[in-house]
Amino acid sequence: MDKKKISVAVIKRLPRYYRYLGDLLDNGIVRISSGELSKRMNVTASQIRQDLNKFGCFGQQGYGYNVETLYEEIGKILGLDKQYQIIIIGAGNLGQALANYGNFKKRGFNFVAMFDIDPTIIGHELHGIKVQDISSLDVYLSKNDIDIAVLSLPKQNAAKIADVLAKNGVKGIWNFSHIDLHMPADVTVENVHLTDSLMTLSYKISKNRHNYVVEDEED
Amino acid sequence: MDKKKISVAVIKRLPRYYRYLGDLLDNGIVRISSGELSKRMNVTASQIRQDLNKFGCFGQQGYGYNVETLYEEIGKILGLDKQYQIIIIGAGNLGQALANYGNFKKRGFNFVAMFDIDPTIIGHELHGIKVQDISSLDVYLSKNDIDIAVLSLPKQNAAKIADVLAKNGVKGIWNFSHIDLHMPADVTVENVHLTDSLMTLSYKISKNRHNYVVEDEED
DNA sequence: TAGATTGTTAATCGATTAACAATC
DNA sequence: TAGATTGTTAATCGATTAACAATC
Repeated sequence: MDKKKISVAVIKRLPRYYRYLGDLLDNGIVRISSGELSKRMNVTASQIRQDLNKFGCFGQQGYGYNVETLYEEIGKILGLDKQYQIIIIGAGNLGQALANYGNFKKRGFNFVAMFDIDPTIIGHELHGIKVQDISSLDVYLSKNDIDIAVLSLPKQNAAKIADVLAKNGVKGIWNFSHIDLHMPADVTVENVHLTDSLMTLSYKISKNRHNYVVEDEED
Repeated sequence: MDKKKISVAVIKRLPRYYRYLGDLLDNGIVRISSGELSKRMNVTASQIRQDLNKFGCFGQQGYGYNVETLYEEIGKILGLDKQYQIIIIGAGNLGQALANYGNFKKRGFNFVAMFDIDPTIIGHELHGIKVQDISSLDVYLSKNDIDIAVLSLPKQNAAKIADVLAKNGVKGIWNFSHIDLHMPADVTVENVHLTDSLMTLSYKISKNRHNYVVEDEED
């Protein structure tokens, strides 16, 4: 199989293309050129064409790109044509926020179970999902085919739980715990380190007190 | 003033250095060399030294870096020596999760008010913070000195609210709404697009179905 | 002093941008 | 056909890595 190397930078831009194309589609716009899209997104047309051509030839000379086709193609590249079964480890506010976010379900991300350590919420339903005892996690995983696990629990327990997930065939971990997980190659980790994000913001706010500047960024 | 240009890539690595140094400090480790730190963090020693030297000479030849000093210096660079007054716009699960996250308060991020549009929660206290009517936002901002606003509200209302924030002197916006905000240069936006993050994860999980590979990443 | 390790310059690598032939 | 715009190669730019003199 002839695999092309795709950089992380390119992958991270795909959801943004997807969002802009979705907006165009909602506004009934049928075709778009890389030049016009570049103006709207504030990136270079060259970058758009280079990025897209990593995955295929979706455009047509003299015409541009069909919005609907390109939207669907990027959706397929992102794996949005598939359904994902997701469990949430840690039923606190953050876990609940994710379980309750309707847009995920629309895109094929199905939150099917929550787990927690707190006996006062175990057995209760939160946003239509029953909270189960964390100690029953491995039994649950052996009986259910789970693709993704959300780690929205204190970092002290994250590594141990991640090992249980990996051993039971979970493919992806959406990690909100403030810790670096070391997983086998067949388990993918996507980190959302909110603390890091807030620190980056405070850096940028306080940059005028320093002797250096920050470059602009669109992300 | 002689301002050095710092790339976004460098800035985004600083919180991770800060975290590892904090862990070393907790473990009573007094000094660390770039070589030893590079092994633990899985980055090159050269990158660590290059990154740090953008901000100053914190090390000593033949010795390495004093963990406590370096930890404090990076904290200062990140602006963690300052206090920040933060308000939350949108008191849903996500807003509550952030208001309730104790580690932010420890670092000088003080959540002082929440705003929402929902009359059934306005006037109530959530996690010790009173929820106020969103229509009173500009009056509140004129009376209080707010540094950062969290946008954890539906994207339909985000741009309008962001304008109110900018007009009233808010310096930073921590944007969880799935929209690109176009702000004046003196307002800094830090985006947390959870949908994009989840799509990146689904891309990586489904990569084996594609004819391309993803490079490894430590972040 | 000898060994270790930084700070920094130079080399390499990769990503972005520019240019343009191909073609719709 | 003429004009527009892609796909793709070449040029540029910036970030990462390597190397080493300075020095603790």
